Amino acid sequence: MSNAVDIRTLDPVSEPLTPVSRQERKLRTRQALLDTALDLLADRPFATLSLREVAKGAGIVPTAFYRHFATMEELGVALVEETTRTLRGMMRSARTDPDTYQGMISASVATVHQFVRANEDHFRFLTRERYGGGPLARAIGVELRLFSGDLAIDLARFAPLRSWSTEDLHMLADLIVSVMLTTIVELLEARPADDAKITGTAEKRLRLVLLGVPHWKSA
Amino acid sequence: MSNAVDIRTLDPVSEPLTPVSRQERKLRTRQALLDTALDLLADRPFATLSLREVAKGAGIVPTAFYRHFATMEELGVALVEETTRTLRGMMRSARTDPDTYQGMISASVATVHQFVRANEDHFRFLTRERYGGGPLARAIGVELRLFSGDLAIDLARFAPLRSWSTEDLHMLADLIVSVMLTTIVELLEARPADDAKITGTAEKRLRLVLLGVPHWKSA
DNA sequence: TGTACATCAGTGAACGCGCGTTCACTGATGTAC
DNA sequence: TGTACATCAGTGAACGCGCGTTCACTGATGTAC
Repeated sequence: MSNAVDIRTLDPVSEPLTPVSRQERKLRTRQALLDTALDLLADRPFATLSLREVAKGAGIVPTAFYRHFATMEELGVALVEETTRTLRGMMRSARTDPDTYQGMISASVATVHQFVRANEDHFRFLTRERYGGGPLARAIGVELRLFSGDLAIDLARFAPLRSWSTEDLHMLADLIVSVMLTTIVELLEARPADDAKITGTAEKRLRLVLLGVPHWKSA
Repeated sequence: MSNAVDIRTLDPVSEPLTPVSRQERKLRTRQALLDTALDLLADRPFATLSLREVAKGAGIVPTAFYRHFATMEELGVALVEETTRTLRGMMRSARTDPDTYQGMISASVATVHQFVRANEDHFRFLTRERYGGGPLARAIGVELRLFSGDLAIDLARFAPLRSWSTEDLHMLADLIVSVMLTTIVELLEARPADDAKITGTAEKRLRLVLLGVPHWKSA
């Protein structure tokens, strides 16, 4: 939980020389609003958040909220942007190309595992609102489709998949994304003690899917 | 949208002879509350429903709500029960055993398709609240695990899966459930005109998964 | 069959509360000269 | 560098509204005799 405070009061040594521009302080308050919202979203859907409680958590008066966002929905969109940045970071991180399927699988699952545990609130928000209906669900859906499209392109580079049609590659990419999303939800619902079991199952699922690849004949 | 009305006014021919018992009228009002809630849930999460609007939609005064449920959450639980009944109906319906994988796959996908289109509000509720957090998500999670467990038992009867460990069977069942859930969400988000495309992709995904089965070696 | 009483689904007034939004404001930061 | 003015993030009072919940009630249905 991050409350907005006078930074110079908190950190009187390094800050007072550069007294923080008005612009910078505004950005910090904005971030405090986003952080507070994400905190509150740990166990409730976005639609139940009130402007007043988010403002309170960020340490500003309700009416000051409007200096940053015109509506709560606008804040929600900003939250989608922030969290999908994490998602894209994960994608980039996973794009190392080990030679073997097994290496690729366990590396990808490990990356997902690591990113989920390091950014639980981001992934909780994404998976929760993905199916929640409304404009946020649509925005997240768009992002996931981009994600899946990128994955399809990456997959096309693998030898056994060179001959696959674009459509089939997308089918495979969606299937993999679907397995990964299931894994993410399982991680978020479990205690970290069960992580090994969950990632193990995730690897098995991917292994099974990729086992079918050499035998695939479209339609 | 179903408003509670005096049944005898609506249907003066068949009803007045059996003037409907108090118990029966209570059940109808209860059902009107559930129907109203499901209607309102078309585009919003359950947590945003108010007791007052549900009561209003059912044609009763807010305070009469308490004659049927102690809290909105209790109504939510009843809704989970109602909708998972549909889910179990689908499971039963899908349990015809064609001989071939292909027959099994297209029959299952067709069943899912048919049930989703015939009960869109039930499936929308289930997929939406599954990831919404809170007690409803947990209740739905339990139900889905039962579902997956039943599927694992069914799968164990197939010759190529006789030798599989229980754990691997559950892994496969979860994977299939995950593909089906993805398909359900796609159907709910699409216009019915795109149904053929979606079910086609769903069949491909299942076909790919099952292609791997004969080549599976655990861990 | 008729009467007297019990049950209970639904009513309607009232409550205190948190909500989003408006408005005029304050005072520190930023800018022009 | 110093002064006068502009900007604008944050304040605080006020509003009308829908909310969940309480309470005493009504009157049709059900039951005992």
